Amino acid sequence: MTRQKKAGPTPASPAKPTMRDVSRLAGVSTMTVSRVLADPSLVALDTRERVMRAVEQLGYVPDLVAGSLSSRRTNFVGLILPTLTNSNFADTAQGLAEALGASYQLLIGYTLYRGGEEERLVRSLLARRPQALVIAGTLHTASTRRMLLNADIPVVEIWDHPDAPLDKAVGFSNFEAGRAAARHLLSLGLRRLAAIGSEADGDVRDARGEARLQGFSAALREAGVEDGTILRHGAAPVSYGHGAAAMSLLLREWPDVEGVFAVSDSSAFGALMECRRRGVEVPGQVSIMGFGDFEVGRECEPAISTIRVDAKGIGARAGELLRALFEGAGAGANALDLGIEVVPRGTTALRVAGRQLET
Amino acid sequence: MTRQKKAGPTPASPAKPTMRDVSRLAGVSTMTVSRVLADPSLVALDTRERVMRAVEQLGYVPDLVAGSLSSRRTNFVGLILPTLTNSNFADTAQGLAEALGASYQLLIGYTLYRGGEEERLVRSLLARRPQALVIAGTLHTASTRRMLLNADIPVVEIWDHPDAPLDKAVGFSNFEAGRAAARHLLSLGLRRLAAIGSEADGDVRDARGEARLQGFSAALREAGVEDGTILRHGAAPVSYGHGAAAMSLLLREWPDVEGVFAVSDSSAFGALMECRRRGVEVPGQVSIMGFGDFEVGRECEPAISTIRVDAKGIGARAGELLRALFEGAGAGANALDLGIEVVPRGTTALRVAGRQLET
DNA sequence: CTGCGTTTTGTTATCGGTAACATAGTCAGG
DNA sequence: CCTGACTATGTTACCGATAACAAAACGCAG
Repeated sequence: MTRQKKAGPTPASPAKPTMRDVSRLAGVSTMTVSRVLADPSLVALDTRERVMRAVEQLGYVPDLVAGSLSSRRTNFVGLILPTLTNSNFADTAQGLAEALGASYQLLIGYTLYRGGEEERLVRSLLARRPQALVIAGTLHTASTRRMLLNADIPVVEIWDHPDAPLDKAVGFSNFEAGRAAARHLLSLGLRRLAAIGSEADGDVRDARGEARLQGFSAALREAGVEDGTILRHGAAPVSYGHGAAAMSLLLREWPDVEGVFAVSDSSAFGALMECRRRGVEVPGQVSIMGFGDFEVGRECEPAISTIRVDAKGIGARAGELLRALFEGAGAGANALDLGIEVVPRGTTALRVAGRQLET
Repeated sequence: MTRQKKAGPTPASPAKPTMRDVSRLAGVSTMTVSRVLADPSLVALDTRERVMRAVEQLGYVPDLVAGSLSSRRTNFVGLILPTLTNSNFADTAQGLAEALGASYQLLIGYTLYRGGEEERLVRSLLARRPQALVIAGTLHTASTRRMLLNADIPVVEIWDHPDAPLDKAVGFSNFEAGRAAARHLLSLGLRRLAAIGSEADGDVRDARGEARLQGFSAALREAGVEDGTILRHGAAPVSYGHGAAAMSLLLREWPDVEGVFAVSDSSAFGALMECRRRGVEVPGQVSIMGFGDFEVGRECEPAISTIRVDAKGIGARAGELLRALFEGAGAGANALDLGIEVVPRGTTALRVAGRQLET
């Protein structure tokens, strides 16, 4: 039952039917078949039915490769993300796919946080002639920028809020997110504060996580708080295990830390569990703040205070923006800031148990 | 700075360069350019350099749409999954992408567990003329099966272990996974057992989760244990919140349940957190068993006992299989069973605290 | 210097559709 | 019964690459 790639003298399977075959069977020209499939209202009812019967009978599936070449519309949209193994980015992808609708096909590429990978991905996606490109991040090599500008298609930078977008942008300020996290911890009266993130490792770096750390630092400086630590541990992507390891290090170095901001809810969750294993009370002894509003942080106990960003919304808005552009809509704002929201939950709850009320 | 789609009388941007332009600039034929890009060793060194210079100078990016049509190789591989917002499936996608390598582009489609969606997706992916299709699940409509067989490309069914694979299969038996979960709980001496999963809701159903529930039931029957409940709650996909809600219902109906199997680690985690909120001790009062070996279950406290399946491995093996087929390798096994593994962790730890030692 | 196998490059004919324009029919109004 | 505005369908010419075959240039033994 194995199919052979190259059949012998007698072709094993009849060649896949083309529009030509359909047109012959229906007794019409290929253009008529094309019309029936693209816009049936252009074709008389009985002809249309004859064509559809032929399509059915042959099991004809149109060849969009040929169609795209001819019409110069591929209906592809390229999407470049650091990784899909992160619920936030997966949400963005899903949001984008849904907003674009069934007629567009997403071409997804992963950089795995490697800077050099972006250029390769852009080149390889552009070769598929997508009608737009959506890219997480705003850091591009000169040659990447050149390719993007030359491509003459809309480019949407997401998950960030660049001062000077290449073209369009949908996201938020990661710097402000880190700043807001620090302020929230400060507002609770906490002063011995730390942040945990990842370190740059050769080509691998999480620019957005780093921006959040910078924002965190800035807020401490603004508040005149000297007592802060930024712990950069391990390489991106950070996840549960990363948070646990970092928290473990942090507690060893600085046992009386009062508040911790993790650049991602995954990390925050790992940190929380590490505290639990060590008998460190949260929020009793240490308050924890995450980022991203991942489901795990909402559902765990205590629930993790976080900075909410609308991951799915970023994809959805980018998709809507593109659809508008495809339909010829004009400019509109170039950079859309979806903002952030501080979501206080259990891990930074006010400490009413006497022992911790004074600070 | 907005680019216009249709330029006015004078074209705003010079038309994107084609291979023709490169060939003229380099003073060679298009075939030579094509060769330089496809297999440089076929072209003399100085010619090659001249061509490369022209490519650089024009910023030429080859058009794979045209190339695919001509060569009849798209280097696309279609992938159909219920959702990407599930770390297991995201892992599978990543494993597949990595195994296929940079020269193949994945075309991902989501069914969101809707049965009818599969047919639409298969049709729309086949229209892109992929060189192979990878599909989660083994349930297909008659017309889907026909399209798949007609397509004359390898088809790999994953995440299951069908008796009669359509073509190739890489996965494991979900029935056995449920069975193993029940047996593990039974081996701890527990008898009042329950399983939580999702219910079919119109077109939306999780066939693999259901198979695990069936396996669970079967094991109880085999062991002669009457005291079992299968709770089907909510619609797929199940997640943290689902587990919490189901556990809540379960505890209300059956307060003295001793062991719970959740069809997914996400659910199991939600159930665990719900127990924590209610002061129900795990594993003291209730043991919990999940499925999938998600990172959240490994890192939480207590860690969740689970049935491990190698999600990334499924993608990787499917990718390797396809690469072998593309390179003309022959048959090989049609169905690959990657098996399952019971991973006992904290949520089913032996209960040494006197009060629970007898059962 | 000739001949023959290699190496290097070019020519021609598609691949399977769609855009743009051309051409029959159809029908209402005069 | 003719004309003009539609409606329905067909013809022709690509879209931008590559496969397959052809031919020219080169190198070296004899």
